[in-house]
Amino acid sequence: MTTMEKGKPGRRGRPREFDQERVLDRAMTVFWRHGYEGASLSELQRATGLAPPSIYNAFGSKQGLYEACLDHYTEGVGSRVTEPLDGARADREGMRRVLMNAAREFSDPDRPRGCMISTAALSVGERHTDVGRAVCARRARTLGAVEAYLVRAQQEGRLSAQADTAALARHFGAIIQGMSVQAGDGADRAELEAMADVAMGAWPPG
Amino acid sequence: MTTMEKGKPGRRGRPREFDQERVLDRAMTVFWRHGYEGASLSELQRATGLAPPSIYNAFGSKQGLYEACLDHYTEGVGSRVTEPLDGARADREGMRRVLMNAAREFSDPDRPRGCMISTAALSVGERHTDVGRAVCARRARTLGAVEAYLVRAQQEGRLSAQADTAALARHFGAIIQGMSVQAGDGADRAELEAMADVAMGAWPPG
DNA sequence: CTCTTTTCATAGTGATCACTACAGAATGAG
DNA sequence: CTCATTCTGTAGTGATCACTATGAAAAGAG
Repeated sequence: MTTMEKGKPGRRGRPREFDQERVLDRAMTVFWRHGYEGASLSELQRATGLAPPSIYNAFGSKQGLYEACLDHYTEGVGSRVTEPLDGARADREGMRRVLMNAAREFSDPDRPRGCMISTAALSVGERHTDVGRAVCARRARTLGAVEAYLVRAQQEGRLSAQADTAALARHFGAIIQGMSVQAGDGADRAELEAMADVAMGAWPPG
Repeated sequence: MTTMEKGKPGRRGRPREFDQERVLDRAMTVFWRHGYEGASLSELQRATGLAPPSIYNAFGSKQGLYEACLDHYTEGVGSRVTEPLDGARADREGMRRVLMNAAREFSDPDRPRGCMISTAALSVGERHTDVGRAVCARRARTLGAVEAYLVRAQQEGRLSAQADTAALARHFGAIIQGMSVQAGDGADRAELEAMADVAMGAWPPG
């Protein structure tokens, strides 16, 4: 413990030679396409251009890198899907826009198909149960955001007071998860949008 | 090529010492819980009580055992879910019963949660893309069965002729897939049933 | 009995897994 | 400058992966 005047982000030592955002984007794509267990460290090396020590110095472990990629995904694709939930008014149209956003994002030809979180780490090996819990927690957070939106719609008088907001939230969550599965299986944007339109029929009348 | 009088199931050689059904049941449970990649051969050995040579002699490979387990699942749990699709009349109530069956089966406390096929092998490693395709094909078959049921309902006049049966089938497929995800995340039977009830609101009126 | 066939048990195979020891290189602190 | 610190590249670590070589055991055929 020598003198360490400031707690500032002391730029001591050799500086990093890689762009963290770029690395996260490449690694995210690998995890997105192959899942946590299916993504090998050697493939992550190839994709990021980083040698193992750099990865471990920056992210601690494969799981650390994975969780950083989950955050990166949430901030990017995830926010583009759920953005209507932050709108001024909570109503049927906002919910519909969320589903349409998902249809668009999950079928983007420039990225892996489906959602990186909705259908990730559903069944992992015995040694990686904590990874499953981490992804589960993120799904729960999204489900909570949807339900909060529905409660808000109810309070604003745009959703029937009799509606079961928890069940409705689970329903729309299921649609998003199902769209993720089917996008991965090859469904295109138009098919996902048509499904989303059908799903909106579950929004209670009135 | 010596004399081989009959092509009958010649019971020549040392007989098997294990019960194939029992082995399939145990292996299925392991794959169901941990997925294809997450299930290690050593765990499958422990669960089935079989040594590697017995497994490979009987099923050829890990993938061969996996696909045998998928068939075993389809014949058991799967058929208990989709059984109403074979009913004499195709209508709203039949579709509802499928969802309710799924809610019950996916939350059975005596088995792994969720569906072994609906949400399996969605993102696998580079070396196992054929496993992903095999599971995808089974999901496509189920989706086709649902759509055929809806077409039948339409022909029988119990579903509006204007209804988009393909989109409706995708919708109910998504509900089943979403129930599988959420069951795995801890949703109980009552929650899944409530979600299914909401989803039935997407069945076109008339 | 012998011969062939099939299954079973032991004990491994090379390959790949996630991860790290080590030393050199690049910076700031003093 | 020297020292401490942080990062990078090389070259591995033991562990586990799916899988198999080998030979004995257990059955039918002749």
